[in-house]
Amino acid sequence: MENHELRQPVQKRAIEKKNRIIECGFKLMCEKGYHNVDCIEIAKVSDVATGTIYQYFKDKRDIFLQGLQKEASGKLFPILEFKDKKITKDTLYSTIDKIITVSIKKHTMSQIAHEEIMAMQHSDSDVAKIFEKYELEATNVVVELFEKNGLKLENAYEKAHLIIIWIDDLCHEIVYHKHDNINYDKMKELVINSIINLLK
Amino acid sequence: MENHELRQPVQKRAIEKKNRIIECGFKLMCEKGYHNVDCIEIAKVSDVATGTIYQYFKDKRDIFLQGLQKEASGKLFPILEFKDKKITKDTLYSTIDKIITVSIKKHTMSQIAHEEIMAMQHSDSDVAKIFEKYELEATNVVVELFEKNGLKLENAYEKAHLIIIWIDDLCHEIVYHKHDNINYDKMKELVINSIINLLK
Amino acid sequence: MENHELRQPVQKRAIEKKNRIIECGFKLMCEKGYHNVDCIEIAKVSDVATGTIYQYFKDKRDIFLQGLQKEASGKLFPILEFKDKKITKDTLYSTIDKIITVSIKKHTMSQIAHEEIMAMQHSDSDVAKIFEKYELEATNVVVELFEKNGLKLENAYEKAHLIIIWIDDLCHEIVYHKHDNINYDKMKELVINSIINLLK
Amino acid sequence: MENHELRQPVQKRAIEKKNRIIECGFKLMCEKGYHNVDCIEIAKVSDVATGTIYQYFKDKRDIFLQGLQKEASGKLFPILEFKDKKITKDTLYSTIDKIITVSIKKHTMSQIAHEEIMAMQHSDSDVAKIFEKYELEATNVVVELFEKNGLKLENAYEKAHLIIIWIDDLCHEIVYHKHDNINYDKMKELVINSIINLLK
DNA sequence: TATGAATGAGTCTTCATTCAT
DNA sequence: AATGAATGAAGACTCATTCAT
Repeated sequence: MENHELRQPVQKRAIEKKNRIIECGFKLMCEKGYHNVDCIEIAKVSDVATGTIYQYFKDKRDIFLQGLQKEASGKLFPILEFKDKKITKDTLYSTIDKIITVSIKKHTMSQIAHEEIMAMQHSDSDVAKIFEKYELEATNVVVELFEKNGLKLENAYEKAHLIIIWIDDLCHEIVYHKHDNINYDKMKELVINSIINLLK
Repeated sequence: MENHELRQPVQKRAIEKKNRIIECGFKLMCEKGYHNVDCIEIAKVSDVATGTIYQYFKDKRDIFLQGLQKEASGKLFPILEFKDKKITKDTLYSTIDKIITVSIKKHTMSQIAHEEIMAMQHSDSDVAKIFEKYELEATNVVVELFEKNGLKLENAYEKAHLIIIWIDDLCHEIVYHKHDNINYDKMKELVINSIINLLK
Repeated sequence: MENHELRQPVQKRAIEKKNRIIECGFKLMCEKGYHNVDCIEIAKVSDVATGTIYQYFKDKRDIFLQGLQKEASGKLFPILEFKDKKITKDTLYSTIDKIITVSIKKHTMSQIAHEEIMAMQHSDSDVAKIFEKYELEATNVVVELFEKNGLKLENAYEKAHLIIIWIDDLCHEIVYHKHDNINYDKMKELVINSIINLLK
Repeated sequence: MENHELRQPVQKRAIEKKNRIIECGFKLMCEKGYHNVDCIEIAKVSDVATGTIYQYFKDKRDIFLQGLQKEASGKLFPILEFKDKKITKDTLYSTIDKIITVSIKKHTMSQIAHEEIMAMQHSDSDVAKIFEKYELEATNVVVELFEKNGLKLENAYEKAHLIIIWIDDLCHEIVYHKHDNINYDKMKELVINSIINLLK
């Protein structure tokens, strides 16, 4: 009944083990939905014993939370990678295009995660907090990105936020490709032009 | 053993009862998340016995599905209400503004529903099917809407789809209002102008 | 909460209704097993409302019990029909053959009933009592039958009982016909001859 | 969600536990009837948690099925034990007598089991399959038994089958001893003589 | 009398978490 | 530190029985 402290892994192998649990566990949860994955599966896929999970994590939710912290920035907000990119007017279209291409690559996983996370925000304020933190960070990065490149940006935060959302949604549409009557290349073109328009 | 067919309520009181289960059940599921509501709670809130639920619904999931069918189109795609609206160039901005206002109202009522449903698409193909059906319908309505009003629309479906998504996202942002450094009125203005731009 | 008395049907239509419930209910229980039939099915097949059942029967078990009383003698012990048959040495074989033929006809239903009843005896002493009563009666009938026909029968009750059992089992084998390597006509012949032997 | 495979116990204690569940569970089901035992009771009597049952068994029915496989052959067909017995004409009567004695002993332990199983055959084809398998095996053993001992057996399978059934029924009668007017020793004598007659 | 919708106690089954090894 | 068998509370669902109409 004693309240065991969570162990902080120090040995290299132990650290690897913890990371594997976060990676595999968070991936599974994002792919299948939090409630559709059980701890036995996480343990199996992570190649650890079920008991080991509870040495590093308080509970199942803790895996998700730590996964969110660790994996989310790269996967949920790939735009962060473009932090230090140089942009000119001539390269604007192609840069946005590139951002979209990278985002799509990350997206297959991230969109489900995204929705799962959105849904979880309401029952779990910790999830909400972490997600907002990254969202804010991404907005800031975009603002800085365009400032650094000398782009005049009235209402910079509003625009940055919209850009992030629009790219994210576009990726979602392209990745899921649900509607046969929609030309997704054309849609991408429309989005890029709308973004450029926003930046004028 | 006997595979009892689900009862189709005919009496007024029975119909009310079934509707109450859909309403209360779907509402609860949307508010708290599908997995955070159990059938006992649904029964209690709907003021019926647990057994009664299973007279009208195959299982818990069936309540969600029927709720989705019955409640969702209005809540998820309020744009459908504007089907027969007259628009001119002069009223374009204000019409879009009105659509956004209505959408926000609906969104406020069903924010979580929206995300819960989005999240469930991936683990439940029936949910996905229903959602896609409404999405398609909404796109068609928007296309018709602008056609009827003589707006020239190359790539009509792509644009209609983007408009729906952008409005939806905007509403989401406004309703959640998470970031203090963002002026959501300005953001709305930007979105409306982007939409108008798209229609040029 | 009042303990309603069971109604004794007096009107012709009501009597028919009660009989229909016994017949259909008992038949279903014997065919599918007591626990694999529910009251809604019994009501449906009997073409009455579920509530009606409880006007004439204390509970589900009561239907079975009354079915046993009413249907059992004919179906479980078809030999009773041969009570007043004339037999001579010359007609002995053919009479037994006839008994077997009739028994087989009744058997499709009765064997499952038989086993269900046997199984229920242990958890239900009323079932046991009724069954034993009929078993005894059948034995007595067989004893009388052979006595009346002047057949010398030392250990008459033992033999009568064996005859009943053997015929019953034979019917079961023939009706179920499970084993391809067994010639059931030959088996019947063997049984008849064994019975005749027993009577010598 | 995950379809966890059933665990195959390897540790001694786990094997004991699984066996205890089969033994206690099957015993209870046989004694009280399949439907009159619930998993909580099985768990309690087996001295395990309810969850443990589902580590080794797919469901409640699976306990019964495995019990049938493991426990039943000996109990339902004790004749199998006499596989390698030597018999001569002189020992024929006493051998059959011995078979009956052993069968009665086993029968006493498993009377209800027997009937429960018989009754379940009709609603459960897996039970039927297992039962038929043993029935066939028993028939083959009897055929071999008499062949090995040089007994001429026309219609060997039919006779073997009858012998098995007759012994089984006799045991049943003796164990239940329901009818006061029947001399069960005499009945046994009659059966043995009928069997010997069959073998002539 | 008859109806059949409604009831809710009773079951089976799952799965996050613990703990003896 | 690690294991994975064991736990049991919690949840979905069934069905004999009741009762308002």
